[in-house]
Amino acid sequence: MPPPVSTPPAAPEPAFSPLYQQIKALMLSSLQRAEWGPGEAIPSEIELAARFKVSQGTVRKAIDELAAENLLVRRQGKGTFVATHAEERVQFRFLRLMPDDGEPTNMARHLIDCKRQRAPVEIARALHLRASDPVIRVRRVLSSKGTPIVLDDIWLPAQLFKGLTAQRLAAHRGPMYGLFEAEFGVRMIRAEEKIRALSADPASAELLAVAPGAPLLSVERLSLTYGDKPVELRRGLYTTGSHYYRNELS
Amino acid sequence: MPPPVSTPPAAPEPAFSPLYQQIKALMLSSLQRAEWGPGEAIPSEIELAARFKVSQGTVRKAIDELAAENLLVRRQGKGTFVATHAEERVQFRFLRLMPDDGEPTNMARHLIDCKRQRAPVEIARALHLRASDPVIRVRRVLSSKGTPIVLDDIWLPAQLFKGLTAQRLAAHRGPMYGLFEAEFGVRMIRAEEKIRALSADPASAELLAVAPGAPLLSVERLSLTYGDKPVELRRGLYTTGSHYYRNELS
DNA sequence: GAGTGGTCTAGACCACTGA
DNA sequence: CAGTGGTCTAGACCACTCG
Repeated sequence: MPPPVSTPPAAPEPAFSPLYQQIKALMLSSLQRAEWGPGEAIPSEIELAARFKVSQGTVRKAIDELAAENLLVRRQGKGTFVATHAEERVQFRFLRLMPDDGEPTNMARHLIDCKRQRAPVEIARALHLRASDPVIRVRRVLSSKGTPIVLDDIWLPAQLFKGLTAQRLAAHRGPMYGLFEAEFGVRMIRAEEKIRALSADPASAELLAVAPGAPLLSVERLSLTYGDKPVELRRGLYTTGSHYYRNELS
Repeated sequence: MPPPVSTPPAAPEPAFSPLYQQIKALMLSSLQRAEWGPGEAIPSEIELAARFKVSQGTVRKAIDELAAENLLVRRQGKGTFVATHAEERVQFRFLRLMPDDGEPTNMARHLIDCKRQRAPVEIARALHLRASDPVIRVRRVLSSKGTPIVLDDIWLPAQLFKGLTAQRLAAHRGPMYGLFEAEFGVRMIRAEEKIRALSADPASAELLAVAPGAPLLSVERLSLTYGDKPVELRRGLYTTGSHYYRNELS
């Protein structure tokens, strides 16, 4: 009965916001503040309804949207959980490279180097850093059945990833985003990719064991966390002789 | 041997289906049977609730899912409408090629040819046709500011597209899927794409005005209609010197 | 103002999980 | 069994569109 939250009346355009959107925003901030950590269960719908002084249906709609955005995962009979990158299910959303035949297989990782340096201008701009802010650059090769398939060139704001070293990377099992989330509290929410075809430069060709000039898929990924803050720029070169990048349009 | 009579074969569970899912299935069949045509308004929620003898909330949930799948479009105050490809909004979902700078621009179309022929085996298999079933093959070039960017090679089941000719294609304004929908009652629902990098063969290179061997993006798209029935196989070759294929991961 | 979709509530009941 | 999410209902009211 009591409409709990109101909007400032002075604005000419009050920008009506439904209650469930306000609840969603509150829950989002709980996620961002890590009040609920990755993999943990959040309070039950009834409990949240009581906390926010709204009906269960209203928090339900807020949770529905957060689940649709892959920030939460509902499990009937068990509860609602904060999504985590340390899960089989989640990795597939970001693993777009598929072998021509057969199931996607975990690829062997080979670290080339991991260095701290100053951000080149284009990198700095993409990551919303000041020019020459410190960044960590990671390069690696992914191989399938002994054949190199992917050459990754990864740029991370050093300030967010203090203490990231080659050892930490090499020692870690599981997806890289899982490491980011568990060790640095940086959770990747969504990403934008720009895909091009280009010819292999000599250095990349050698690392990928292809002829110089061979066609490669260039996948430039900008990963974003809460509030659309960029946290990673990754440029992958894929050989597409025996693999393809899959996409679904709907 | 005739199969055993009247015994449900080892179904593990009766597969509980919520009411709103059943309503959704009924509405889906209304869409498939074109009881409601593209662009038209469907009956109001209250009317549908009465027709199906359920509450408004239940049909609402069914509509919600159909809208989430882009089959319906809700417009507050006006009604709920059958999605159509003859809309600005919809085209952008399938237009993944973006210029490096500036907004996406409508590209000029140049038809190369449109021929009826027998389906090669790989095409037939992808389209779920019998080998050597008749297909219509369309080839065209898309240009931006006078520069060829895309070379499309499109295969359509002739049975579904009776009467499709070069003239019809050339005369048509707007998106090709709009033509399919309006003239042939074939509505594309979703599509799967396989993306690779390859070197331009001499013929394609000439049509795209690039050097033979230049790297090109190969985008193989299988378009599906209701019931995941394949209705189009399209192989596009994109030059990515001034454009890129954009993708969003979430 | 009438008609549409959108929000919110309160309550009942169902399906699933795990102790 | 208790506790969770999932479904369904009926009704009230709000926001938007258009004549």
